[in-house]
Amino acid sequence: MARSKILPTVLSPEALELVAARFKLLAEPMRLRLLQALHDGELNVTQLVEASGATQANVSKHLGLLCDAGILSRRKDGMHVFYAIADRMVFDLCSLVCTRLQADLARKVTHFAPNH
Amino acid sequence: MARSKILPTVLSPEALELVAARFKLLAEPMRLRLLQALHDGELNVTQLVEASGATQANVSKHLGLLCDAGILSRRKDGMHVFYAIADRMVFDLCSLVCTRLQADLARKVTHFAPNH
DNA sequence: TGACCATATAACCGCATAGTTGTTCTGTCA
DNA sequence: TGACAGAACAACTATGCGGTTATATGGTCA
Repeated sequence: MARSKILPTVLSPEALELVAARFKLLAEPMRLRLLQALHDGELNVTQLVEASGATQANVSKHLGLLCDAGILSRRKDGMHVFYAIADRMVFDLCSLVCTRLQADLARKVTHFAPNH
Repeated sequence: MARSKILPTVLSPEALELVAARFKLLAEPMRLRLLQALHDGELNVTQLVEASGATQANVSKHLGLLCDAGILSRRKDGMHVFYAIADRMVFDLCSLVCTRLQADLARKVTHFAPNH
């Protein structure tokens, strides 16, 4: 309502820092693996260690980062801590990227067999 | 059509590396600034240096990375090199993240004045 | 040709961070 | 209570990468 300028939907450097930080969380294969493992429902740390193939300490650290960012939620149950996706928008982001990468690869493949 | 398994749309570790690499490109405020500057049309390197406030060498390096990834396109015109957005999907990604961050912040703000 | 501008590249520095190892903390069970 | 399992944390190492400085490349004009 009180926008002095209309079109310039330009983000401040500070805002860009926040956006970049969000992307940075998704810029790690191991974290993507954990998110993927949690796609269909919550898992505890031990299960995530098995699913990811990483060490317990490493998994725990990644989970902490994702939790702090609000991407994951944590639930304690006895000796176990269960993590779940708290912001399923991450899957939208991954799908967008994935679809584009597939398209790019498909286009490159055709360059090897253009006239057949 | 020839999918042996239906639900397990699980990406291989190699695929996750590619996805992560894509996110990593967007995980840098300076690169986001360059992309933002190019939102409304192509610019040459000198203009991008002015718009971003970074050094020429730094801008050139970031532009090279974005270009190699296919996010930007390059066009030479005499002494100048013009860059343009080649994959506007990056703006979809940024919008998604940005909207979510705004929502999170708005929710936090209400916690400071819950009953007024 | 030589001077100059625009861009790219190379070499280097410093920091952020992923991963490891070892330890701590907490809860469960005997 | 003691022993043990699950999870988090601390300290450390190594590596990737953003930024800078200096230099090279290539195009334009006189």
